[in-house]
Amino acid sequence: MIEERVDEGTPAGGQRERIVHATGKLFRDKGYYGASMADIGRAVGLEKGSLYSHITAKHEVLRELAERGAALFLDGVAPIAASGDPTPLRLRAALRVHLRVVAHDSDLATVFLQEWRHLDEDARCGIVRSRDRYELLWRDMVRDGVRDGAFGADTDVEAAVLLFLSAGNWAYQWFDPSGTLTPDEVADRFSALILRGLGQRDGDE
Amino acid sequence: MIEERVDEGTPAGGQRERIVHATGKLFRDKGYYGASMADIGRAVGLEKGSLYSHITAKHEVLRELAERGAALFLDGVAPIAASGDPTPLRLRAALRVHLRVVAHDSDLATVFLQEWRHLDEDARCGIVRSRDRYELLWRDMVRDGVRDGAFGADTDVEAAVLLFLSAGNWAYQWFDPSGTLTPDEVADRFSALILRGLGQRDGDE
DNA sequence: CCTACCGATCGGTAGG
DNA sequence: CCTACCGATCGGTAGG
Repeated sequence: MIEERVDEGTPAGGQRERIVHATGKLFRDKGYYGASMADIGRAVGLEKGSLYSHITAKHEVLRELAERGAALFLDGVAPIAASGDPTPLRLRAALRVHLRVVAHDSDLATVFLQEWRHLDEDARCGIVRSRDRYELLWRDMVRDGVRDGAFGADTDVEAAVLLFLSAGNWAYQWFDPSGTLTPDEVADRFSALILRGLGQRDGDE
Repeated sequence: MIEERVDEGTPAGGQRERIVHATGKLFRDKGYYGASMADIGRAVGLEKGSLYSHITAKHEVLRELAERGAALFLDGVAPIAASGDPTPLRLRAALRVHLRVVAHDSDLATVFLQEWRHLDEDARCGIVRSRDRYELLWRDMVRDGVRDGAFGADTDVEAAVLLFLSAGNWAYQWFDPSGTLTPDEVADRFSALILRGLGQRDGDE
């Protein structure tokens, strides 16, 4: 779906890809309404009118970027969730993948987490569905952990899921790829804390 | 600072307050660039030109809203941090206050957490300083917990602070004031998980 | 892919 | 507080 293809009338797919990529960075840095078509053109060395040989509308690029972001998170975590590994290992690996996306594809992550609200009704519903499916992957993992005894029977599943996702999602606001900590290191520190909180029973089991 | 005052030349302070309040809601719902002066005027029943009898510029209202949001968090948590209560209790109380602001003043919280990036250089620096001071309140509390023995000596202070703040900040994206859980209940569930993770030593002490 | 342009809207001001 | 307006810019299109 993201692979290159050459349509009649449109130049080589590479140029379109350059435009979409530059647009993602601008949406991340200035927001959807803050980034103008003129800005996007400038970023790729074209006049704004020329962009419409490659894209159909500004909001279509937003939709495409949001869907790509959703796919990165979903396709990254789904195989981990489905693997037979022990639940705490799966959760740790999932948080690693999540933070890698936030760190290395911060433009797509930001559009998926932030700018999606500027989508029109239809596209927004699609993104919401993706978010729900993604959240379900996490919830099922935590539930598995309760069922297989890794976590206490009194575990607050909802709070745990929200804590994992909050830690992962908020990172787009502060994570610095040029900082001292790698995404994996950050993920492991969060995981250690949360898993330690989950692993301890309350004494009634 | 937020109390009503009547300046010469400006009509009763109540009208200005109505405008600022409505603007906060619009910035939260549509973003700074997504909300136009015409939108704001419509929300308070004025023509957009009339708004300038009460405000000087759109970006000045953004600055004011961001500063009000910062004050809510800082003034709410500072006395808790300074109280002599046991560290875990202070952290739990602080997270309650944080989530109350997110829940009951979601417009100010969203502007402070989200829309501040559209501020001009000067104002943005002021907000960054507020964020730093706020983060320091939390860091000092966690450090206190390590020093007084409530948390293990091997505690990952940075990760713990970020986990508290991530849980609190991300809530503006999902918390539903009309939902079943109150802000305090959400805060307590998060606190229980995180504090349990912090309270457990690693066996080398 | 550019030039030139479309109607609409932007934040903000003047003048009353 | 409104009317009328400012220059600038918006997303997008036509025509070549």
